[in-house]
Amino acid sequence: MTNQPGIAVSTVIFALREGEGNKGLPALWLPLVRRTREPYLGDWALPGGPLSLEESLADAARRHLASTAGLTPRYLEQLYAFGDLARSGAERVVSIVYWALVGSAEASAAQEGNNVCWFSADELPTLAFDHQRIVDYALWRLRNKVAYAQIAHRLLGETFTLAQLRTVYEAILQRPLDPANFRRYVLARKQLEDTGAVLEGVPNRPPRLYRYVDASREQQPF
Amino acid sequence: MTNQPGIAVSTVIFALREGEGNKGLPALWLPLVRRTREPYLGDWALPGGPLSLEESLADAARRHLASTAGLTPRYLEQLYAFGDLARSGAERVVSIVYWALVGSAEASAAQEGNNVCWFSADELPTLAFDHQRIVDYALWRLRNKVAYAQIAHRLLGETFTLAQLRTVYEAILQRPLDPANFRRYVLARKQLEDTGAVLEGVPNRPPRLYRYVDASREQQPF
DNA sequence: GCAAAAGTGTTGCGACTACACCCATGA
DNA sequence: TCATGGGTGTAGTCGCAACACTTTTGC
Repeated sequence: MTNQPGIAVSTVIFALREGEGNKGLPALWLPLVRRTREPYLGDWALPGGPLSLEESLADAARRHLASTAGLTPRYLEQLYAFGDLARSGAERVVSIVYWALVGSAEASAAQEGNNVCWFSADELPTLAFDHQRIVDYALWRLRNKVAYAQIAHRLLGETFTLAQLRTVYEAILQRPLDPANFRRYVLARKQLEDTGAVLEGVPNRPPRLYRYVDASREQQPF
Repeated sequence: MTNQPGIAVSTVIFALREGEGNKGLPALWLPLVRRTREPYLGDWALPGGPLSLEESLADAARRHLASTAGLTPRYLEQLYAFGDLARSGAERVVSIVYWALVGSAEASAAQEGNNVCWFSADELPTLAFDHQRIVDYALWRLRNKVAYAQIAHRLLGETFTLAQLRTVYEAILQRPLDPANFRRYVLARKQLEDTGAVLEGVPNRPPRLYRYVDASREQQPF
């Protein structure tokens, strides 16, 4: 191992911000950090940093989430390893990128400042390196995965109404969903449990609160 | 980048071998390399090696395919980056693993010997490192992807009959498929073109030969 | 003609879509 | 009682599975 590329771990972190999307829907937001050195000095980049010898890849991702934005992910999955020759300026770096979902309570409590700033996922500033391409891919994966896996609830809290869950789907998929059919769709997946409680303080019929239960195995062996 | 893990690129290479599976079906085979140094000296491992500074990840995978087994992949896709602490013995190595499909003509012409040997995918010897887990994951991905993407034909030649393509599916999915329904299924995908030619020298009605055409975009942006 | 595989027709079921409709609550 | 979203019913469409059936070849 005489002369090898460096290894970095970065993460695309998705959270939901209320009422910022089309027609008052929630929208996807993500935190970026401002670069404090060359190359791309002053540009915005994905949170991340070099992989140290004594931590696993996922641990490195989690550590950077906590240290830069004070976040703990509700969902974390490896996205891709980016290793093109020209992607990182003069020195060669292979970036192993993760993507994460954080809950709504935690996202709204997250610190800004400290060179960290949140942006709407479809109105990003100019990004450093190939990070725009990476975000595009992460968005593509998120939209794909939401269509077949039960992960959207991880952008909410512990309990949620079906209407809240539906607006998450609508924000991610960027199209309206029929409330009646959506209800049947998610309930048929057998991953939601009726808590018995209802949401109070709404000006109409109070909706039931549901909780996610992972009865079945995860799809991937990791 | 003072003290960082090393980077290796390895590949799980799948090919089809005729008449080796259940009931004379083809079966999935893959080439392994015998280790010539510690750790795991003498055990079988996935083809691969360290990533050098002047090649991209996919190029490194392709180079190892060519140099160890003399193969050119018909399909190559990144599988996963494995980076657990204890996976590589004393020194820390992150392996970026690809998986590949090679055509039948090329697979049967591939060199054995030279510390390279082909094995049936479900009767592997004891593998070095975490390579058994990697192969399991690659098999899982292959079986999943065959169910929704048109890639099985890449284990055959340029042209093929629908019956040949069906046996590929059957070998991968390990269950019989209805010939009538399979025909309609793949033709409905609009990715096969009738060459006009038929396969001669069979003891019954000669089947048409088809060719793959990629009318639509790839799913992933890479 | 017969065997065997290629290829076509037909039916039924299950999942999703569209949309009509009823229910429960606050104001 | 009305407006509003929660929640249920129902009919049509589409894709696929099952399987009967016809076609085309070698022997």
